[in-house]
Amino acid sequence: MDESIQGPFADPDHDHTHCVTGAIASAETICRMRGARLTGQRRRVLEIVWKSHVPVGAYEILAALSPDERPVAPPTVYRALEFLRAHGLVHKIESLKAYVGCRHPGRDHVGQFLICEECGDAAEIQDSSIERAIEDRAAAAGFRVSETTLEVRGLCPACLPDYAPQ
Amino acid sequence: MDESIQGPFADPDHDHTHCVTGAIASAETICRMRGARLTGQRRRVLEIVWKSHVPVGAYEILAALSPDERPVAPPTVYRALEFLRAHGLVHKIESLKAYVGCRHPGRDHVGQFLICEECGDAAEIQDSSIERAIEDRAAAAGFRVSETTLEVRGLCPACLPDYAPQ
DNA sequence: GGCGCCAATGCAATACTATAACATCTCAAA
DNA sequence: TTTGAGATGTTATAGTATTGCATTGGCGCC
Repeated sequence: MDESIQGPFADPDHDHTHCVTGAIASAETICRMRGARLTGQRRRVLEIVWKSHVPVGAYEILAALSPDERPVAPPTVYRALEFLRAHGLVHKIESLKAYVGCRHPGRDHVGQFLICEECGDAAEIQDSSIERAIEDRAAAAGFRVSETTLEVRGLCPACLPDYAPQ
Repeated sequence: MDESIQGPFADPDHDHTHCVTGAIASAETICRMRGARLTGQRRRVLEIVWKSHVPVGAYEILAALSPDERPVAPPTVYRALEFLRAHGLVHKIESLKAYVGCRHPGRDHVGQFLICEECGDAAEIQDSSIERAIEDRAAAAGFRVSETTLEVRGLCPACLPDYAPQ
């Protein structure tokens, strides 16, 4: 998770359990501090979203949630996602209609993503130059920003060689 | 349409017929140059999208397209939109699932929007500093950009006073 | 402990967005 | 005029998301 070393994209063979346990732990801390209830359902949804760095659709979550116990209905998933988003624990990637765990939970930030069209990985970045450029342009237009969505599609370092060897 | 004077947001009482006629004219020019056919359906869809600067949903277009003649089915609308997008004549605002006329048709550009949460207007901007900041960050991450979506929500100049008088 | 309250979940139905698959039409070039 | 490819029509269905109401379950208060 140390961006300064490995960049926004996780190494393909990183120990992903660290990502998951870390994410759950921060979620618990954040919810406790806020007096929000990270219930079983919500925690399970968070775990499913964190299964990988590839955004997952709501109905995939639904399917992953159901097999064990009795099947679950859409509102259950959407409500959990709404809660998690409200607390900055997951982001929605609009262009994919899919959800991904937030890499910087708790910190006040906007959602900026580099999304690989090959492997599907969505790397969250938090670039102040981009943010400032947006803020400047908005100010020049007399526009007051409340929320921004930046979704950059392309090819991640791990997938680039497949297209342009060397 | 002169951004240097009025900014990205159109003046609330601008003469919108200019926007429409201009957009249709450019569309015709562009299609002619490319040997693409701007058919009746496609032109009607483009006109509907340009009815205002507020993005419209596909099914709104469907409704607007139907009353006169026989009702039209979804694929008709989506195919027209696909054509118009392919030729850079309209953009899709992912976060709204809605479509809006492109303000800089023909020019190679990315889609950057300031979207007013009050009046719904979506102002297309084309800010090279933002673009460069994104490109730089992507390059630093070893990411090759193919397409970017920037959707900034907030309040436009015309609606701001309603919230913060003076 | 019992009570009352509110948040969370269950549940059924439905709205909204988008695409697949195949038939038919149209128009321009040969 | 033929013909062929692109455009449109048509039906059905897939995929995404929300509404409304009933029920449950935890938690503080008496």
